[in-house]
Amino acid sequence: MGKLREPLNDIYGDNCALPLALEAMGERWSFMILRAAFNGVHHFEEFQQELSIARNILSNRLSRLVDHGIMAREVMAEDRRKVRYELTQKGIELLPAMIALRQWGEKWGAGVASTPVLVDTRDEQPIGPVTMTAHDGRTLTYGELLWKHRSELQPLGQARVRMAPVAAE
Amino acid sequence: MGKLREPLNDIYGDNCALPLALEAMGERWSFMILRAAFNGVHHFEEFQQELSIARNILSNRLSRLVDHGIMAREVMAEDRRKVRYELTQKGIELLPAMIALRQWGEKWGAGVASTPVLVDTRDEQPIGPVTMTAHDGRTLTYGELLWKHRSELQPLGQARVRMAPVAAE
DNA sequence: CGCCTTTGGTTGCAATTTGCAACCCGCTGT
DNA sequence: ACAGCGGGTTGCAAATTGCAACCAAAGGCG
Repeated sequence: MGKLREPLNDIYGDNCALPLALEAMGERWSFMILRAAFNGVHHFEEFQQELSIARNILSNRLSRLVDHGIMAREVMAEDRRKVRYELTQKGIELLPAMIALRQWGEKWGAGVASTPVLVDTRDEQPIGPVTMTAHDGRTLTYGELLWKHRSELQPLGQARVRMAPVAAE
Repeated sequence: MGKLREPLNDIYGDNCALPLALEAMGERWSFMILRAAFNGVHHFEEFQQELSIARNILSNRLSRLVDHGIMAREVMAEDRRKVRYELTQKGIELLPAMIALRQWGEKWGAGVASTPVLVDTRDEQPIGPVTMTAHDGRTLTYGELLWKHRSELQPLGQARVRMAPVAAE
């Protein structure tokens, strides 16, 4: 493979984790494959039909996702022709990013109603927006945020605030 | 331009907003440009130096972002050589998606510490993880979620729950 | 066992995109 | 008038994408 398209994390490496994430997911199809996977798609032909993606590209992308540890590839025992692609924990944790993107698309695209919908098991109501939270769990709006250089961070004041159960998995 | 790379939303259109979002942001550089913009970068040369991106590509990407209403392009009055690129509200609202991606990269990349850091103006502490919330504002974990087809949604029960101040802007 | 089918890929090739470098052009400052 | 800056465009080579055809290891079956 090439050196023309130099990996983003080679360029920006230690400065920011975004390029690193993009190296794995920053392609047109990666999120679509992820979405299909979340929707219960597990096999090559299923992905191919769901997404109308070229077979060689699909092959390439699945390999890449596997290489990045986002999906796991397993040859099935009972029928060794079949290969099962499954999201790993690392892949599952891309859900907030994917949903955030989807919600943004819903809000700003001309009234697209995505299906299927993610609902709360408690009451089967659709979930709310993906939000940014403070270290104590409060939901933060853009206006309450500030960029700080890593060097000028406040040391965490003595346990004035207790860490909220800030779930992620 | 071509018909080889058919727009994702042409294919999946009304089914899901994700392809629509990806049509605008699903390229290697888009999120990097967005990141720079959030970091206060406004001018062509600044982007170019920050990102080490080829000038023609940068030009193309900025145009695309402007076309999609994510950034606004304004020729500056006091020096008509200069052009100022600014995030629109639509662009600003990509922040949760970008942060989610970055946090994912931080968690799963080999200990990359992103700079600058987004902090809560209240106490200048770094923000917590981007989370999915229920319609009532509760933070949801992956295990509390379920995919439902749009047709089998529960009608919202009589005001048993009050809508939480589910901030977004 | 031979032969067909399914599954998950490769391969060959043309069209498109990316990236580097050089060039361009309308301001501004002097 | 003229050098230099800001923000691009252009030409070309290398890489990626996509279509369509081909391939091959299992399984099914008469």
